[in-house]
Amino acid sequence: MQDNLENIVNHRVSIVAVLMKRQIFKILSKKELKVTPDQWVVLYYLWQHNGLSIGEIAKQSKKDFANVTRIVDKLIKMEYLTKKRDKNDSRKSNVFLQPKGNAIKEDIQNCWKEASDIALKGISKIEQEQLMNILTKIENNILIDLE
Amino acid sequence: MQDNLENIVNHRVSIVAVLMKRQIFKILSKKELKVTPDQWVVLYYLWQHNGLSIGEIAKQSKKDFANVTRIVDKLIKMEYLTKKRDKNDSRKSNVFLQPKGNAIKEDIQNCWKEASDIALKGISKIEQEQLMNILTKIENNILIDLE
DNA sequence: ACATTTTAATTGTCATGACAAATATAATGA
DNA sequence: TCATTATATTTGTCATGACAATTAAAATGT
Repeated sequence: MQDNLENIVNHRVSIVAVLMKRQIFKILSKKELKVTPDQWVVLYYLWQHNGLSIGEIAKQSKKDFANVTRIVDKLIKMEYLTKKRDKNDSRKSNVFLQPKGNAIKEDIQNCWKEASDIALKGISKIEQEQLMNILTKIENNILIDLE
Repeated sequence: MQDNLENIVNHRVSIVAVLMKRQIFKILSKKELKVTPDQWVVLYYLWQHNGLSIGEIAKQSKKDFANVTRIVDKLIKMEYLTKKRDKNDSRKSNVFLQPKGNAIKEDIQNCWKEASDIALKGISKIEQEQLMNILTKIENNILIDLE
């Protein structure tokens, strides 16, 4: 049982995550969007709250500081974002959306929707809620252990 | 609803996958095991069936051919594996476990168990089964779409 | 038998994750 | 105030994923 990889949650979750990512790349290339899923995530938190610092984006997105720095820098180079030192605490960098960053919001949300529709085909609302609830529990378990 | 990232399955699954990976790295460093989770996965399929080809490992593990090549090469350099050209079809490379590759099996399975126990704390057997069933459905949905 | 197509593996490139080390600034304590 | 500590960001390195291009060998069609 336990020595069958297929029955180990961690492995199954990471397989599904990889497949989902692959699937999103497929949708991306079809739509000729030049923004990667991880870049979307950073954009998303800025759509929710423009001007977040690198650290705040990292914490909310559960990404590594270093990686957020690099993703943001790439998005700046692509002219989706800008970055300004915080006036009150010049260690911080606050990140702001550029017009281009706002303009693709809808396209990206459509991608998310398209990907979800495929993944969730034939899965009832009840099952979807079960899935989300269990994932939340797992997420919290790990966050507690990691802190 | 749908524009809240927290409610999008793809995103939630990938967050949980990242957290699980981070957690496994934590266990790894604690135990001073020098083998990464993705290297484990390759080892696993060889424990199940020694002598698989690169392509067979890729298919079973859902990894990219190119990436399996590199993971295997690294494990060869670390003396966990060896690789031999197939006699009947010399395009193929068959991969074989070395003693070192067999020796760490138990250590790695203990890591998997430890990680799962933390992730699944307080989650009932029934919920675990629900999770696995739903993940399987999602996996199949995506596999059908990708092929 | 030979040209074409398919398959298996490899190599290169870019994006990202984990992690360590470095840097700059702020906060704190003697 | 000055030294120490903490915080925010950045940079470097390695492992991996996605994807494209390449190479080598097999299979196929005529």
